Amino acid sequence: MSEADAPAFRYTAALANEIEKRWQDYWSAHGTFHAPNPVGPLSDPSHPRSGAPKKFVLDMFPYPSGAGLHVGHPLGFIGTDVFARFQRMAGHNVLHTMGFDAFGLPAEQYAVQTGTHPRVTTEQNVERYRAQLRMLGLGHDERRSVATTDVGFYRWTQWIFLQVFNSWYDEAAGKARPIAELEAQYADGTRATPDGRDWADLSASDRRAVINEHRLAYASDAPVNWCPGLGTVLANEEVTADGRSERGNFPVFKANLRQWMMRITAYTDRLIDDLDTLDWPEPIKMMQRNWIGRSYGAHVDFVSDAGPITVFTTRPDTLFGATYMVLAPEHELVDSLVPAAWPEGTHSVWTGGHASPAEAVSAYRAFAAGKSEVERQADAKEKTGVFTGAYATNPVDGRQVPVFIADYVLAGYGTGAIMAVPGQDERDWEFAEVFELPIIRTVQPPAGWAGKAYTGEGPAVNSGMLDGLGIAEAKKKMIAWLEAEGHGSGATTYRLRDWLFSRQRYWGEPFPVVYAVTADGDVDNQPIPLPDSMLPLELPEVADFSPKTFDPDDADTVPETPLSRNREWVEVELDLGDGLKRYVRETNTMPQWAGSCWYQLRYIDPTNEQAFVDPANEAYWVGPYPDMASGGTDLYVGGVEHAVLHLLYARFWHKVLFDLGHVSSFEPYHRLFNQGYIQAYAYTDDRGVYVPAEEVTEDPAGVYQWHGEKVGREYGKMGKSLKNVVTPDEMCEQYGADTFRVYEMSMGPLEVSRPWETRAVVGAQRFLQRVWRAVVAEETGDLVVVDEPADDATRRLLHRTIAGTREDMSELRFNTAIAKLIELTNAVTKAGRTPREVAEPLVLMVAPFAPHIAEELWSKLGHEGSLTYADFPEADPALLVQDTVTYPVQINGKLRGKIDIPADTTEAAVREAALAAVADSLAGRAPKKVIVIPGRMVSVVV
RNA sequence: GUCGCGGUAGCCCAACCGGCAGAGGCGCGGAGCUCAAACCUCCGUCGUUGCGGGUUCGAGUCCCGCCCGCGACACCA
Repeated sequence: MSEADAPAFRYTAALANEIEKRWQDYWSAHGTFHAPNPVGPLSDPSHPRSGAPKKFVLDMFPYPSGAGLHVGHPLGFIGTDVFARFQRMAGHNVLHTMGFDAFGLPAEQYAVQTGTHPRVTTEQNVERYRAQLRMLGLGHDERRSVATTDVGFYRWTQWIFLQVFNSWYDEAAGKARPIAELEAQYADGTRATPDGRDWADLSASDRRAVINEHRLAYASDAPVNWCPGLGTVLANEEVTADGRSERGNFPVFKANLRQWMMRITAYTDRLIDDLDTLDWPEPIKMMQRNWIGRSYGAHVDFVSDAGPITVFTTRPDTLFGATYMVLAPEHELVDSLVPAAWPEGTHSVWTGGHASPAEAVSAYRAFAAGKSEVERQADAKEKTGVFTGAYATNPVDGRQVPVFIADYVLAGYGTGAIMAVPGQDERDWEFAEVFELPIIRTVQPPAGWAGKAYTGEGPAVNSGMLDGLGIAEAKKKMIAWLEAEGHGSGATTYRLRDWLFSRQRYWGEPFPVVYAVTADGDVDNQPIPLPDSMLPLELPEVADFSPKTFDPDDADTVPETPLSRNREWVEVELDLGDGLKRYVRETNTMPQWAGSCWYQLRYIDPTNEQAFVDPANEAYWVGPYPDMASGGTDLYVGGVEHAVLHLLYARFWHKVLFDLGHVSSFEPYHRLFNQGYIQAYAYTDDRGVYVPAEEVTEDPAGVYQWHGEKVGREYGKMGKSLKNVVTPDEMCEQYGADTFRVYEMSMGPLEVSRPWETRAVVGAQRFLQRVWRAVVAEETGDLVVVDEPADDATRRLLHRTIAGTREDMSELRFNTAIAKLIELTNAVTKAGRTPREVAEPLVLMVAPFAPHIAEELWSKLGHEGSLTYADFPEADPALLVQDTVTYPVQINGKLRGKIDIPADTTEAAVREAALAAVADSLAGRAPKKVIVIPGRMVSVVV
């Protein structure tokens, strides 16, 4: 577009850029978006919103990646900015800022690639992000911006870790309590020590061992997810269903390693139940419920020669149909169950052709262990297993049932053992068919049931005392019987496991933990917390910060922590209250999720040196309110990909902090909103090579061409390798930030993913140009607004627009709000003159979307300073009611006429007028029925 | 396979509690402005609401069955 001969004051990209730069400078010079705290250095009683009702608007903070932003990234950021700006104008004190999730694998991998220290690259990337965000005109309180890598920030991450470490979960009280209260219970004898000795008789190390068993953060030897290709262990949530790392897609192996865990399982019920207090999208709540996986049922003991085998079942009502048992191949009782020889007459399909049970079991274990996760799942349909040679007793009727091992039973869920009820379980049925095991139906299927296992509702049959009962009553009765007879008890199990919290990486928070070194140089493996006074424990410089990675497929490797390479840092002499002694430091670091578990709390009080957040500031910004019992942020916008990672971990930490009295809210994020993604087309030539998307043209026949060559189109992500990246920088340069913002907000609802289309951006620019021209003469730059009143129709449209826009804004329906503003602008444009009573509210309503042009027009309209805290227009209810209504008149559902009639006409009169209007169509037929929907329509039935 | 979300004009999307299928944008066509064009303004264009059935005076909207797309989970006892 040539701008050379454009009028001097046309709203072109060049003018937009000049205005935008000027107002961004103004905002930062005036601290326009500073939100006042109730107390502390960030309080400001003179602020126009000091003490006003608050809104805490939060974005999921980004990794400052080296690649910078493309147009998809800021979608949510712009959405929250629009919302925040609207809420400021609507009278709220709005906290909105942006921090950086700068620890973790991506930042480190980028640093490794470029050979520079992660701190250097991280800080560069953060600066670049800040500049890009500023260019978009986001109204952030920059005083509150933090990066998780700031020493002043991670000092408090470490402090919170110590709070978690120094607490235990009191099941009786249903909450976490300080560990000192547990020690007191041991000391005064209210709680017995595990081996019955007196607390006073235990050594310091033994006491530590007893206490450490209860801590909410603990180190344990357990099977963990070891990823040689990344050189670190991973949490369950970071491993995909097919056993690979979510990041990098490397194979993950189970390995027994000593690692840090977080006792998130103590919070399973609260993490599920408190979802009901949250205003979150239902799919996200469901994903969390599924991930935690609570099931109600019973533990039942089946007696065997090797002792009782405890199974978990959700269907204790079907116990009479349990015809065999299955243990996971790695179940601990398997070895002691296996007899020396097959019992007399053992069915040949049960033995797998092996001469003895021991051989069969070890062969099957080798077979199962040799399968990858992918193969195991692919084979899920075909049941495999082998008889152990042992039998156990079904407690309800004393029947002897064979015990099998099979890989369809998972060691990690329930007790790793099941009672198999083929009549009511599809998997058990399949297994029973393969091994020719008996099948007893204990729930009567409906008449004509042709299927195999029946899992639906029905009366119990073949079940003695349960016969005739429905499933729920039968369960209840069976559990009562099991408990009375001592064969089992009601039980709840969960799929969720404790959270693996340590990583073998350099770029993460060091654990504020040491281990005692004994006189002869041995290291005691009981962790000892550092006192708060020794925080922060800073990351040391190491010569080589690269992770030690391995052949991705080599399971026989062990992780090496980069911090262990700096012996001077690792080996220390400290006085922890009993004189100067030798210790070694923990060399694992925390996972990326640590900082994001609580960063929003630091936004509230970023400069506080005494506490991670002042209670008064916490209570004001995220405390419980009558309409928000959980407390938490008022809005949290981010992608759906964190449904069971960040959002689960952060809720857990927040609840610990709540239990310990450090925060007054029991949930961190009250309202959650998932924004969609901006996607893009990519084009490949006939070799399958990507060609630059911006150079592709579409001919009238709908064929895509690149330099005359026919190319194929695909739809998906925006990325460098796909050659379809569009950056906000380009858009700001070609159209201006305001146009870019309006375009992104008008493309569709915030939660919907949509394709990027650069050529459509011009629509947003035309809209802003019309707004501009409605106020300013393009040739002279003079104000063209007139001080005469608006005509009635325009005034009514204005007030309908105000009412509609207000409603849309609070529901985050920005696309329809913009449509209404465009409609109003088009009406003003058509009228050819702009009364001030329309211009001013229009500018104010446009402001959240296009703040720079709005500020500029607001000052041209004669106002001093920024419109940030100007009142958002209010509609006059009197102007919203129509004085005449157009009723469509239908005959048998078909539109046959219309009537215009005063709005206050009685229903009977409307009926009269309607019948008169369609008299021709009726042609004398008598209406059977006439339905008048007041204000809507008339429907005649003949 | 199970669960969730979605399918409206050439494209992106509106349509409250069931009430005239269209708010807005892109594209396309035409006119005005212009020496001419761009810009701008105005006018116009476009439909089996994924398919089939049901409820209703009336269905994009509610119910049942299917098809397609996206996402999550995937032997969870």
